[in-house]
Amino acid sequence: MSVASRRRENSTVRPLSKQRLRLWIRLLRAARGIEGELRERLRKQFAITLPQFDVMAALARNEAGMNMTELSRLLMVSNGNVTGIIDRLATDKLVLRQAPASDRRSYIVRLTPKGAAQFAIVAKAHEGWIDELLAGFGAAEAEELIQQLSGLAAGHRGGDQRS
Amino acid sequence: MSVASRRRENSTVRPLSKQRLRLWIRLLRAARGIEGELRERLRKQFAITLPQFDVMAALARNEAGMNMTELSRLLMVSNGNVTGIIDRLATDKLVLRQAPASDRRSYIVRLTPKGAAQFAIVAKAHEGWIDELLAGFGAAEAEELIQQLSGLAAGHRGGDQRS
DNA sequence: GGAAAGTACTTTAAACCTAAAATATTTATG
DNA sequence: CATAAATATTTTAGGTTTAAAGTACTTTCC
Repeated sequence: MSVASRRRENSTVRPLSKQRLRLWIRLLRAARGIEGELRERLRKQFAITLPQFDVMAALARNEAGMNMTELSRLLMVSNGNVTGIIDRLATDKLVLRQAPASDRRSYIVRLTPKGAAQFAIVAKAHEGWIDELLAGFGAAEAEELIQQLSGLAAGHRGGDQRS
Repeated sequence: MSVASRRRENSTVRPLSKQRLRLWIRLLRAARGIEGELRERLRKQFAITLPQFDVMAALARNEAGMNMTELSRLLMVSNGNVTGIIDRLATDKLVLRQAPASDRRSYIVRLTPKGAAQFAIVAKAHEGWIDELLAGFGAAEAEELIQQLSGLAAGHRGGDQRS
């Protein structure tokens, strides 16, 4: 069987791998565009960085607090990275470190009341921005896409790089 | 009319804005996961960073070369950022800077023959990785998603921050 | 021609980010 | 108990990233 006729068997003129490559470029550009827009608005309107907002959002959702490893895994950033972000938030009294009695290697990071109050305000604006920036997606489209994205390369990012 | 019955009229129990927020989180996590995976493979198998690969990919596609502003806009990264990436690629003799006669403010960046040859090898592997990481998307799904993502917040990122 | 505005790029400072090595602590195992 | 392995975090070094300021050059407009 010739290459040409084998090609003709499936209906894709463009190879699927090229199509997926295009999709990846678009996905990356979309994420970067939205991230950049959010970053700029957070900075100008609330004088906060995007990574700091991300950490506060994670902590707001987990009122009991989180340790550093949980944070790095959830946010898909490297372990050592979280240290600096928490340092800066702690300097601004937006988060605090609590030592649990059981394990002296780790500690729990929580939002302070000041941090929680400030986050509530920023989060409201943030949700509105996302609503605006993703206005092209209706409820059904959004749900479908969420499902597709969930089963992607389940990120083995974050956490310790050693294994 | 009660709130409950109004709720029942459209089919979304969850407000659309919350749905879009969830979509954004998923989109970001997917992009970060794939990016992290690519970064790691590029580093381990080809000793190159992801941003350097991105720049080389842009240059490989534009054989006539690109100037710094075009690069920063295409890659959606800030203007000053590209300088350092090009510096390192130039140190490794993978790209070269060419001064056009017309405008002495700018210059054209091109792949060197060495850079083009090296990129061809890496790009082949890269396409395979994307094919693997986006295996969940078939041809129709990919095409549909590309269309949806195209009409998003058309990134006004990159380029000069002044206006 | 010459000032003013715009454009292209670099530099700087601060934050971010990763990977790897280091430190401290806890758990598992003989 | 003692040692080894695992876990949680920090530190370090190097690259990335942004925003803003700075330099150099070009265009516009009088």
